[in-house]
Amino acid sequence: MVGLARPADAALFGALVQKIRSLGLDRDDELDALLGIVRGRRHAKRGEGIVGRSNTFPRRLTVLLAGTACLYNRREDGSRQIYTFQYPGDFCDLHSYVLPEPDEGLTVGALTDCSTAIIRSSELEATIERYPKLGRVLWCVSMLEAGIFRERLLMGRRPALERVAHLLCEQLARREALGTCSGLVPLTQIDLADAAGLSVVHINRVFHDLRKLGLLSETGRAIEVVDRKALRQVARFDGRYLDTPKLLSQWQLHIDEAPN
Amino acid sequence: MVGLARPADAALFGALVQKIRSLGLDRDDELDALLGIVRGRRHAKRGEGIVGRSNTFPRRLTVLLAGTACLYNRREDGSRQIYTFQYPGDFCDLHSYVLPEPDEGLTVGALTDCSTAIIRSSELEATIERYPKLGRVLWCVSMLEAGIFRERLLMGRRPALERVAHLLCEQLARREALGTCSGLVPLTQIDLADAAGLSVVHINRVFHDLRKLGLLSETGRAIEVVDRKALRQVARFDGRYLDTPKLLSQWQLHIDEAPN
DNA sequence: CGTGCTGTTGAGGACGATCAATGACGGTGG
DNA sequence: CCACCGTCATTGATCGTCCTCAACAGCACG
Repeated sequence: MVGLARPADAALFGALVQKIRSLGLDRDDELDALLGIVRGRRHAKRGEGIVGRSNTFPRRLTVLLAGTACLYNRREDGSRQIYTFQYPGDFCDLHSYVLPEPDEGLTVGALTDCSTAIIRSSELEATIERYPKLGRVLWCVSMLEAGIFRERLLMGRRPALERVAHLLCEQLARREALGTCSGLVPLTQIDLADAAGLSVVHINRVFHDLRKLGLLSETGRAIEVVDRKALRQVARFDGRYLDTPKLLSQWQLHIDEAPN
Repeated sequence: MVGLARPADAALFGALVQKIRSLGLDRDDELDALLGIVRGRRHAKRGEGIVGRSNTFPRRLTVLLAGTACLYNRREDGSRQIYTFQYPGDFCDLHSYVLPEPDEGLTVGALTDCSTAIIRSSELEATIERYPKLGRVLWCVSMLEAGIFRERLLMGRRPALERVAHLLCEQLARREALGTCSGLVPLTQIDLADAAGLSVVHINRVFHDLRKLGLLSETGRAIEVVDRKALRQVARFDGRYLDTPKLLSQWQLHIDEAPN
């Protein structure tokens, strides 16, 4: 078993393992091969950047092991557009991994204290060559991320209440997929404003309403969802776009099938 | 030479060849291998759907050979959110190619009469296995598309005039990359409204202003940009996110380099 | 020569931004 | 232990952008 062989890793890599497994890369040798090349552990304090100059060679892939981060861009006026939040097991800079000239402005920042690790591209490439399925899984992961972007665009015209509710539902769903079942969302209103494309002031008014509706906790600064079902209704949330499709093996099954 | 060997294909596959070449897949044998598996030619009239049920097997990839299409989703209220426009050489459904369970609502529609072709996944997989670089190129193309989504999100908070100007700049830039140098944008105001997330009425007012500013042609219904430079200034357009990065070969060069 | 789609214009209203000020909390250092 | 500070949260007032509704004009199509 993967986790048992290296007990120290079990807690640290737990999310990564779970994520990769859910994507269909579930053979132990494949998993071990991937975990085996996860090397330099790093830490980033809240507010710091995570990925570093992404167009420097040799290239690498960064994995978030603990904490919450976000992928964002700064606007000319200094404001921040957050594209997506990142949780343990997520690849921080997969979006630029295959691009020869990654977007300079695109940044990954730590929203809480974070712990990361890196995978050197030379080793990753070698591993992919040996386990081609790994390459497909990574491609697949990056397409799921693109799906998140599209979903955000789709929400763009909804009223603020629904948009925020939807954003919260997404965070809950993604954290549930990692085994985190509490209703706590480890973000600030500021983060949500920058992700939803709303002013902080207005986010706060939306929060006021969400609390009055009994969807969010009334106590403390932490954001805590207390009625998920109702929240999902308000947001009309359909989490299928997040679906870590249980079986990538479908792939291998159907590829060499039939005509036209 | 690729094009010369099959003169009939030269015009039809021109855009596809150009696009693939610009991505670094420039060896003739690789190109020929790809073109060799482009099979069933189809046509779609303006308003029709292009991709068909995307989760049916055997899977395939659709290439747009001529015309203009768009990737969109319908909202509950029937309105349409256009994520991106597609031009000759674009892969219509690459976004769902690697996903086991593609989003059902995600649709590709013909905005003008279109001509398409398909590549069967079985053949594509075999070709990729023989020319792994092709796999990387396709992954790369799908990441560029994700970059377009992010750019759209980034524009989300800009005033309507800039947003529309930016959208127009993007279309011009993408068409220039295909060798189309006219300022004509083959879209309707309705299409732009659905892409920009604005009401048709307001798009029209923005057009009124853009024309008054001397950026768009005053005559006829067609959308024609007459002052690109000024439009780019208004939009503060930086097309780097579209960059078909000239050399994917950088990749092979740097992968097996160095330490850490 | 209608019929339908696209484009155009006006009027009123709503949602969310901005500006401004204050409150609450946690951490740090005296 | 308390004073201080910075960050985040909260609330009020005003304003602007953009939406909606509605009507009509132009053009292309059969």
